[in-house]
Amino acid sequence: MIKIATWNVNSVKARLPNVLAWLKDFAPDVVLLQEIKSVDEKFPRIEIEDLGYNIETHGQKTYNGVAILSKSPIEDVSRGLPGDEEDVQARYIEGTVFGDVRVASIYLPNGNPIDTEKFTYKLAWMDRLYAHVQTCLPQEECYVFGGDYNVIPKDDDVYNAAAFAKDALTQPESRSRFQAIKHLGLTDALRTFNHKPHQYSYWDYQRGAWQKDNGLLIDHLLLSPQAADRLKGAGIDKGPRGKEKASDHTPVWCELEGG
DNA sequence: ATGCCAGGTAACACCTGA
Repeated sequence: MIKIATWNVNSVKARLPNVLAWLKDFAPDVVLLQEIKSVDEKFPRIEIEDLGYNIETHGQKTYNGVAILSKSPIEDVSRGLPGDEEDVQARYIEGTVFGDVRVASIYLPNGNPIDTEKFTYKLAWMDRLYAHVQTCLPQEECYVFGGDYNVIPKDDDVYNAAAFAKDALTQPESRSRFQAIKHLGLTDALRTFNHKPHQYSYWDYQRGAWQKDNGLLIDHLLLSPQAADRLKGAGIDKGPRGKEKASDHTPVWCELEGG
């Protein structure tokens, strides 16, 4: 069994004790990290390697940054999402783990406020992701596209949809693109096992959002048919969000047969 | 309408996040 998790850690250096404790506790085989907020040279490799992980990063100073951790070697790594050579934001890395599982760590742009170029950038980035997934699927490989999609797929995936009516995370343009990517043939791992509304992966630091369970579901694991055929379980590990010095996101995980 | 919290950078204030 291969346990794969995605986690937006909101700075890997600020979160290092939490990350190490969770890796020991939860013992995932593969982890897709987002918002490491670190250049490659300053990623805390030693501490994580000591727990038995191989590491590949696509870092950036101050903002963004993604990484893959795996107990197996990580092969054929590619950094950046194809389609815009001018894009300097580190939001995408993919590689092969456990011989035949292709994983991608995705940090999709937030896009707020919606009347600015930030929203335009988000939509263009989603169009590029769509095009990339389209090129991946005909290879008929086991693919896991995981990460912080910054999309609330349904009104049931947020504590108060009305409060997010003008938010980039719920706009029809964002949701339709997320749906279109799924409709290429991907399976939402969590929703294969859990159809309950109001399951969250993010809680704002402000206004006591965690204590009041005022959350959002924006971290998703989307599986190719070959991965979905091996899917044995999925869930949200809310443990890390309740700890001291927590990230505002908590890990979402799935388990694939094999390895 | 704004700050509420948190992290990073740089410098003791401002940007970004969702």
